[in-house]
Amino acid sequence: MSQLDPCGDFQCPIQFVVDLLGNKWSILVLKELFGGDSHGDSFPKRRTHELLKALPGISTKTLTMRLRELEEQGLIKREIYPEIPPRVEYSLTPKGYQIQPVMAALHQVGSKWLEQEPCVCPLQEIQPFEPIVAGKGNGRVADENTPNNSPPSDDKFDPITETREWSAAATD
Amino acid sequence: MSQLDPCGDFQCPIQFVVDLLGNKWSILVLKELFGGDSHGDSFPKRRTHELLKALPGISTKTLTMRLRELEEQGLIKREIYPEIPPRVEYSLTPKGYQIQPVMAALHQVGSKWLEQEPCVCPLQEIQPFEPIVAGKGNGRVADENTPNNSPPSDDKFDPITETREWSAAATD
DNA sequence: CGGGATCCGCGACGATACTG
DNA sequence: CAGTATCGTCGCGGATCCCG
Repeated sequence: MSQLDPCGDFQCPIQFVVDLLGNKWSILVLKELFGGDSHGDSFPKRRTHELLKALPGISTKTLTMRLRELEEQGLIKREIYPEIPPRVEYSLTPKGYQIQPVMAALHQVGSKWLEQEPCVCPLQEIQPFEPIVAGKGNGRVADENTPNNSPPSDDKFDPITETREWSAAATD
Repeated sequence: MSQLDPCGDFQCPIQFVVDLLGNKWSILVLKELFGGDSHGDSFPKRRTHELLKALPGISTKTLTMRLRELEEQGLIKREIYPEIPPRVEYSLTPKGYQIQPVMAALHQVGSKWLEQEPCVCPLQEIQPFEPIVAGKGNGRVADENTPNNSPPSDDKFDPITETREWSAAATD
């Protein structure tokens, strides 16, 4: 049991978040707001066109929709500068910043999985490569018969190296 | 730089995970496999119809698709029992278990947000956004300095040490 | 000129019916 | 009971047009 919503809307916290940010772009948009590529600095305000080029594949329509949703949920702030070349800047709110642990966890797992990626590059059949991070040269994912199907202790969870280093995908 | 993919497929770890699990149901399916409601025990094997009723709104088609994807990605294991009433059980693999930190973070944030939820129930008292920023600035992510941007002063971030307590989503 | 709203087409998903 | 096939709906990308 977690929280009893007086409205009778019992819900799993995870489901709640997924319901809010589980669509195709919300997390990525927030990620950019966490420091997409200017991770050398604090949390940046991003302009619309910046987000558009930082998120290859997103359309202006969808971007706007996500931005509106996130704003409505209080996760981001939208600032309009009544200048002649219109300028709109988006930034995280304190509430939006609260997903930092999620971002950190995603980054951690993503990094781990990227290492394990077999790399489907046709040019090089690729072998278990273990370049960047030394200490875990797994090189293969769980196949049919994985050695350990039992619960925990597969890997240790690093208390989230937090900070914002997850902007490795500098879109610029 | 983080990971240099020899295929030239540079990618943000977060984007990578979102790309894998960013669809409508993957995370929720995995959540169920983490212990949807039988969190008192270890990670359960779940049968198809269990997942179907544990995930209200999902269709059999989509469930199957997600399950196949997750299996292909090595996150879950599929066991077929050649019995007359067909039985198939799904369970986490070690790799699948690696998203535990993500689940924990989602649960943490979700719980926090659920508390802050104004509760749109007309019968109940509405609680406006309570400024969590009181005085617990324990210097988290952007504590290097706080530039012009007023980095959101989050309340407290618990280092996701918990194991699996997020299974508040009782399947019933 | 940048922000974003509208119309169109595609692909993903839900609901249902059907197969083994 | 598990999974597939079909159809209708909706989210979302793409281009275009409008606003300040």
